[in-house]
Order: sequence, then C-alpha cells, then structure tokens
Amino acid sequence: MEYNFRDIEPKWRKIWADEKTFKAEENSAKPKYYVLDMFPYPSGAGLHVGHPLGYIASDIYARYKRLQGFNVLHPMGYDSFGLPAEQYAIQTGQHPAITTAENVERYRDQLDKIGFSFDWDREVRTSSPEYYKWTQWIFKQLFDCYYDNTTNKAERISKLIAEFEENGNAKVNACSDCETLFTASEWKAFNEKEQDTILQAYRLTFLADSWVNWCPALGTVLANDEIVNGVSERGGHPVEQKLMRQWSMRIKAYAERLLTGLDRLDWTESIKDIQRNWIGKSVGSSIQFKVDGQFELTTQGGNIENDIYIEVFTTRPDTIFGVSFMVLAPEHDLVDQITTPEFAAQIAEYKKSASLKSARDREADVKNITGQNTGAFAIHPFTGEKIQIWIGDYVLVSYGTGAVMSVPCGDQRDYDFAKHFGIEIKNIFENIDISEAAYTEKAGTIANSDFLNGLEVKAAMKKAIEAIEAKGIGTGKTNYRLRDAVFSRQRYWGEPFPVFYKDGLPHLVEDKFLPITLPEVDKYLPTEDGAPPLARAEKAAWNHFEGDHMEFNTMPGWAGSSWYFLRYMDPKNEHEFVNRKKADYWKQVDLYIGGSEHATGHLLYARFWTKFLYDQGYIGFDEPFQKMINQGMILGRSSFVYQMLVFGVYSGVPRDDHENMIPVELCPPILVSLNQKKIIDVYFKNVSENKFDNKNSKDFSEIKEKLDELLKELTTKANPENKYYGNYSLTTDFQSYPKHVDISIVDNDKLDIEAFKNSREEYKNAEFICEENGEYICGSEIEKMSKSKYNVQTPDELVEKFGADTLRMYEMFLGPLEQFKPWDTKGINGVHNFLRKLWRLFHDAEGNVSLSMEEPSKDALKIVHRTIKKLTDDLDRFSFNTGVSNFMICVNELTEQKCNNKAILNDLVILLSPYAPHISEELWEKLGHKKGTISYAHFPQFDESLLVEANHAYPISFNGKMRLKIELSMSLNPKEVEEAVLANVDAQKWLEGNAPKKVIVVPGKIVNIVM
RNA sequence: GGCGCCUUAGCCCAGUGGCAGAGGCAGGAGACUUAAAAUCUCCAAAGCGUGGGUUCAAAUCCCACAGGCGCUACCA
Repeated sequence: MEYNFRDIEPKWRKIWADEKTFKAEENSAKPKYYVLDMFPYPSGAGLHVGHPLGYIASDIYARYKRLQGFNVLHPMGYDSFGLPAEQYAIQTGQHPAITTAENVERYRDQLDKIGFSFDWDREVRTSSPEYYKWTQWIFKQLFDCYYDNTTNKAERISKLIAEFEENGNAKVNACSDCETLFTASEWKAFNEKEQDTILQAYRLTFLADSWVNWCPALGTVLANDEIVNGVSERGGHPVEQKLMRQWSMRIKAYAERLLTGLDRLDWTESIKDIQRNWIGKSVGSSIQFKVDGQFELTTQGGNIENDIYIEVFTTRPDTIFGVSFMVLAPEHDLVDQITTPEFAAQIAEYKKSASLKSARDREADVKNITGQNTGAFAIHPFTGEKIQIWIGDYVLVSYGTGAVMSVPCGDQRDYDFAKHFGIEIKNIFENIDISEAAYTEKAGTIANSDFLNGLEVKAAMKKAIEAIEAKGIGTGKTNYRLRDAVFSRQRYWGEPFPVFYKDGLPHLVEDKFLPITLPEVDKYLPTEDGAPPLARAEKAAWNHFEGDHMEFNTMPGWAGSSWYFLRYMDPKNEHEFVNRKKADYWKQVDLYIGGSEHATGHLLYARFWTKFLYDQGYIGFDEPFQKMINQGMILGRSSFVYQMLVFGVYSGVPRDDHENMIPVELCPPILVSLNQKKIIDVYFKNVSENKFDNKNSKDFSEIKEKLDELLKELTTKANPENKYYGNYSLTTDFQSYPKHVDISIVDNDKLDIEAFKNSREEYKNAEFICEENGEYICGSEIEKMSKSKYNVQTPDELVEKFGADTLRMYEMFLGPLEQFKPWDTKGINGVHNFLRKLWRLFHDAEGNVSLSMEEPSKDALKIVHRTIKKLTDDLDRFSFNTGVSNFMICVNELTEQKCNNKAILNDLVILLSPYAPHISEELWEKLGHKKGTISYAHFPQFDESLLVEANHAYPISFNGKMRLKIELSMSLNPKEVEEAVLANVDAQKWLEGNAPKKVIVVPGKIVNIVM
C-alpha cells in the first residue's frame, strides 16, 4: 500500500476529535506547560500560508511537551470583535455577529485541516457575552482603583477617599492628573460633580477630555499604535487631532514596572527594545524659569498671580549654564500671556500655521526649521541673564511640560535653531569644538559654568540638581514618553461599557446586571448629530438600562485580548473571570508565539492588565508571557504583467516634460512580456539620457532593431480609433507599467493568456507582445501577501495536493522560524518524498507491512540515537527547520541500511509525531500499538553510550591548516596523542625535520601543531 | 537620525571557537521503462559580504565599512 495521506489524515483527525485526545487535564499531578498562539482575528479572507507558520511551530512544541509527560494547555480562540466585520455590516446591512460567525467557521475549517492539537473545548471568543461579561468586570475593577506610588501598586479608590476625608490630598503619592491641592474640609465641601472630577484624575480608567487621533473616514478614534505614518493602520485614512471626552487607561502608572519587568522576560532583545523605546524613560530634572516682568494670570483656583514661571524638563541639568534661549510649543498655555504686543501678530500667525500642519506634514518637515520670537524674556535662575523666549514646532506640547530650555552647544536641534535665528551659542564644554555641530555626548568636563566648572557630566548633574532643589525652582524628575491609552471607540462591534450616565456623570452598572449586551440598532453608523452607533439603540434594546442613558462608546480591540490567556485556564466559569486555583496551576504562558507587530499594542496592554490583576490579588504572577518567539512573516511572490502607457492626454502638450503629463492606458491594453519590456526600458533610458549616439554600446543596435520592430507592432496593434494614439512620437511617449496579476494564472512565470483575458472585462481584447517562443513571461517581486496584490497562497490547496503532514514539515523546513522568508513551493516535493521514503521503511516492495523483530543493529541504534539527540536539541532551542533536515538524514541512512527494525522505527515515529502527526499515528498503529494514540507515548531517551566510538580520525593541522588525518584510539590522553602524532610518518613529512614550537591537543577533536 | 536583525554552493538553508556542508530544490550522469512520469544510484558546485583585530586555531568572538530587511523617529 502506498502512502495515502488522503485516507490517513481525515481518519486520525476524526479520532482525535471524537476522543478529545488533546483535552488538557484538570487537577493533574503532572507538571504543566502552557503553549499559546497570538489571538487571531477571524478575517473574511481566511488563512494564507503565512498564518499557520506559528501555529505549526507551537503545535510541534505542544506535542513534544505532551510526549515528555507534561499536562499541556494548548488552546485556540478568536479575537472576534473588530472593524472589518463592522465595515462589512455597514456596506451590506448584515449583522456583524453573523459574518463573524461565518468567518470563524471558515477559519476553524482551515485550521482543522492542518491537524493541530488544540483543546477546542476551551475555545473563547471576545465577542460572546459570556466572555465580555468579564472584560466589563475587569474594566470596573480598573475604574475602582488608583495607583499608589508609595505601595507601588494599584489600590482601591475607597482607600483614597478615606485619605481625602482625613487629610485631603497633600500627602497622597499617586499617579494622577490632579493639579489642585485640597484639604479634608475642602474635599467634604465639594459637591458630587467636583468630587467625581477629582476622582477621575486618579482612577486607572477614567473619563477625560483628551486630544485624540480622530479618523473621520472610520468614524472613530485610534490609539497611537493604530496609526502608521500619520494614517490609520487599517485602511490608510487620514487622522486628525480632536478634543473629545473619552475613556482612557492610566497605563502611565505602570511605566516603570513595565520597563523593569522586561528584564525578567525571555523575549528577543529587539522586542524588548521596542517596548523600552516606546515607554521612553528619561531621567533629569524639572526647572522653573521666571518670565521677566509682571503679569496678571488667573490660576485654576481663581487667584491672580503676578509672576509667571515656565517649567521645563531636561535630561541635562548639568548644561544649565549653556542655556541661551527657551522654546515653547506653539500650543503652550502661556504663549499668549507672555507675548509682547509688537510680536503678537507674528505669534498668532505662527500658531495658526502650526495648527494647520497635520501630523504627517510636520513629520515630513523635520528638516525645515521654523519658529517665532515672543519678544518676552526669561531670567536665567543662576546668572540672572535675560534670555529670549521663542515658540517653535520642534517642541511638542504633549511631552514633558511642552517647553524646553535650549542649550545649543549640547543639543543638535537647539543648535540648528540658534544658528538659523542667529541666537548666541555658549560653549560650556572644556576643549570641545562646537563650531560645526553640537556636542551631544553625555561625557566630558563642564566649563564656563560657575559652580559646575571642572566637573564631569555625572557629577555636574548631581550638583546641578542639588542647586536647583536648594533654590526651590525644581527637582530631580523622571519622564516617560508612554501616554495614557484611549479606551473609547465610536464603533458598534465592540464590548459595551458597564457604564450609565446620570446628570452627566458616569456610574458603573452593578455586577449582577453584567454583561451589558450589545443592543440591536437599525444601522451601524453614527447618529445624525455624530454620536456613536449605540446611541441609535432604543431604550428597550438594552438588556439593562439605567440613568439618563448608557455609554455609547464601545471598547477597543485590545480590551478582550489583554486577558484572554487567563480565560483559557477556566473558560466556562460563570462566577469569576478565572478561578485563582486554576490560575495558580497554569500560571504564565510558557511559550507564546506570534508576530512582532504587536510589540507596542497587545503585548504592552496585556502586561499592564496582568500587573493590575496581580496587584489586586486575582492572580499570582505579574507577567503574562514568559517566553515569546516572534515568527517571521512569510512573504508572497507577486507576478506582474507590463502594460504600455502613453503620455499626454491631448496633442499640443510639450512632450519633453513627462512630469506634467498623465500617463494614459491604451485601449485595448497592450501587454509586453518581461524580456521585451526590458528592451523597451533600456531604450527609453537611453533616450532620456541622450545616449542615442552611443554607437559603441555593444547591444545597442540589436535593441534598436528589436524596438523598432516592437513599436511597429505597437502601431499596428493599437486601435486606430484610440484618441490618445497617433499624434505621438513612438520614441519618447511610451512607458511600460507593472500591474499585479493573479498568481493562480501564472505557472513558473508563464502567463496563461486565455485565463488572463477572461479574468477581467478590460483585458478581454488585450494584445500581447510575447517572447520569441510565443510565451508571455511575467515579472515578479517579493512582497507582503495580500489580497490586493493577488499573491495569496492558501494552505488548503497544498493540503489537498500533498497532505497536512507535508505542509507542516515544509513550512518548518523553509528556514528559521523568526526569519522573514518568501513563500516558494519549489521544495515541497522534497519534503513529501521524505514522508514517502519513511513509509517505505515500514513496507516491502508489495506494499505490505514488513517489520523485523530482531535486536536492532548497532549502526541503526547509532543513527536513531544521534537523531534523538539532535531532535531534542533542536526542539529545546526552537530550531524547527533543522529538525526536519535531521529526520531526512535519519531516514536516508536507515534506507541505505535497509532497516525495518521495529524497535528502531518505533523510536523514530515517536520523534516524528510532533512534526507529522497523522502519518505517525498511522505507522504507530502498524507497529502494533492498537490502543490509544501516539500523542501520549514517551519521548525516547538519548543513550550516549551508543554513540561512543573506539577510535577517532584526528585532523592534524599545521599552523591551523588541516593537512592529514590520523586514526587514534579515544582512550589516549593528550600526551599520548601528541606522541603518536609526532611519531607518524606523514606528520613528520609536514614537519620537515623541524621541532614543533607547540602542540595543541583537543581530545576527541583536533590536533594543531605550531611550527 | 537612532535601535535591532541578516549576508556560507545557482537557490533555500546547517554549521553551539577545532576537518567549511548535514538536508532540500535546481543542474549533470546512469539504472528501471517501448516511452514518459515516479523511483533508485552516483556526480559536480562555495572558502563563508569587505577590511582590520583577538587566538595555537575564526564562518563563529571584537571593531570598522558595505549591501539587504525590520522597527522607531523633532521625546528635550
């Protein structure tokens, strides 16, 4: 019988499903192991070959751990709230729950075909009310907590209120936006709204007016990490700044712990670096600069102040004497107050132009130095000098205090600004030349700086901070770049908040009414007056309604995915989000596999929530994912056809200036094959570079000849009716333009012309300029796989053609898991052949099972034990690609030995089963293991004694160059080896009668003779 | 601009300081076959991106440069 994966694979998948083979045990005495894949969003497009890459790796590892006797938790579920389902709902009117369910089914179908060992009984979906009930519950706990910087953990709000009632907030050391100081009696005198506002400034999730990234096209706000290059990550729509009342999460409170916690994690340095940069810790100090003159400034409390101070944050307090001006962000609160009348108009103009610049323009404009003098002066706190105050958009209002003390000699941006506007540059560094650029190293000796003179940077910083604190104008301070995370989305398809409003104030819904389920709405669009879709819901549509109205926003995508790994431990619990005992058993995820693109989103937010839940004692660990591997993306290979375009839309346009003309497609389209296209490109390049006269160019005449021919063909093929055609010089006005073509109609770069013509209406009458042999050859490029690039390769067709085991092994065989690599099916036959070869080891020429029951031969034992060692090593360091190679070597060698020994094959099949589970189960059965599956067999133990050799062929190097080999007994000690080598006739030839200077003997490895 | 990763045969990749190569693809030769496919056997092919350094010994460790990729970016 031949290897027939079409029968074998469905057979075993059914057995696994029927017998719940991969169900994780409850109350097990076994050690646990938790293997998790990053939560997938079930998109309508289904899986492409890149998606299962990580799943295959984690599945291999999960199966390996089961064989090692671990109780393995290996679940799968869906992050099923999200934008695409909602966009689809808007377009079609179909409820997103329906499309989501369909997509999940399709996903599941595809996953099932690959033979994963998921415990499907634990599946969770973020969009199911049973799940989001607990997302809402966690939100409530966050609302009811604040971060205490003294105990360094989240504490209940009730504790804070008690403190307010006793002492006011003077002694409170919490992470807060609250700027007002109040006493106990003042607190008690505040009305409910005032108290509520103050508490919002402490809560870990809070309602506040904040500047948000508003995306009009999507009708929602976006988090910073959902914006890429100034446009929305999803859809690429423009984003603008807008002030909105939003729920936010006070992730800033955890900045320090999120940073230091990284050190304990077994993640790649690059991901940790990304998070470190994102958190952006800077240590320095705050310093207040008094503005020269008297003002009338009304403070928040309603008092009038005459002195205005500008607070800055700096990481270089040691350079305080190098300050020669200050710059405020254009949006800084004090700009209007301090601007002198003669500069008012210019300042107003600058502010206006700065506000009109989008984030994207500002980004593109980095090198353009702009700014405006306010006319005001600040007093240097130590020298008493008057220094100019400017505004400039290189200072960001959202970082630090929105103002900087400019030290042009030590900061390149300040330096450029000073040069541009002719402001003084003081040099406070000893023996450093700053005539060309600022000196930005944090090293050297400070000079021209009064009491800091002669000090090294580090000592100077310390002394400067002491002086600043002594003067009462500032204090040592740490700043984080990390911003609080906006938690509201103006969307329908997300978790509703457990919140209602009464008299404009938010209140939490009681636990007993949870979950607040998504109400039905007539349309999934905002209301006429711009409220989110939930505002459309009738009062009766809510399963619980309280107060004036319920919260209309929904939660963002990262809400459900921030704690899902906990729910898998206890997915059906109706009383708790997770039972503490179960969480104590399963603990952290031991191995987390997924893409690195979630570095600043999901991976940060999940850590934040985990730390919070730990602080509140709900779980016993404060990091969710102990070890993480980021699989590299599998890229697609796109195919291109080249369509001819003609420049210009009407005659009379000066044709030597292509930049101002629009290329227009010819009708019918003319498509040029790759090699012909290259000739044309060379030709036009020569035209544009005026290389026509270059008759010396070797292939020029050939190209010209071919081109003339081609252009003649172009003329005859072009539709004479084509209005864009006929008035142009063929030598200058044409250009080829690459267009993606579906890879399913391209075979080995050869285009199926008929299929192409039928693929789209506009190609029906297309004309082709082919290669000499009549074939149309496509160009190609390696790009991200995507529907729009027509380069998506689904796993389904490969499973159909080669089987899941081949697909699994081939995906691993492509290269190291972490590496980005192009998809290419060229090698898949080799992997498939390997499985067939393996199959033949078990069968005779007639296809009957034929096994030898004898004692295994020493050679065979050696082969299999070497494989055990290599495979164990490979798996322990997650080197899945080398594992596949090692199986190939093993099977090649056993084939060579014609080994059909049962004991040998038994071990081999167990080794292979994590990679190729279906064929392994089938062969396991043929080996006579009738009961149960191979999934719970024992992983074979490596026996070193089987690999010990009596002799070793020592490579003998002279000055590091290997010259000969001498076979010596392994029992010789280094001294004996040296003697034996020096006595050897061949070795003496190389010595040429000289005595060696030195002989290095590495026992069992090599001998190096230094002459 | 900053940070990180990569560069070994025509291609994908092993190589954990000690003989540059295990494997697969592609290529060549042969066997089987009427023939082809499939299968089997055999063969050829790189001196490790470049330049320094450390070492008895470097693809491997260190430094610089080049090329490719990814992330991040006026963060004071």
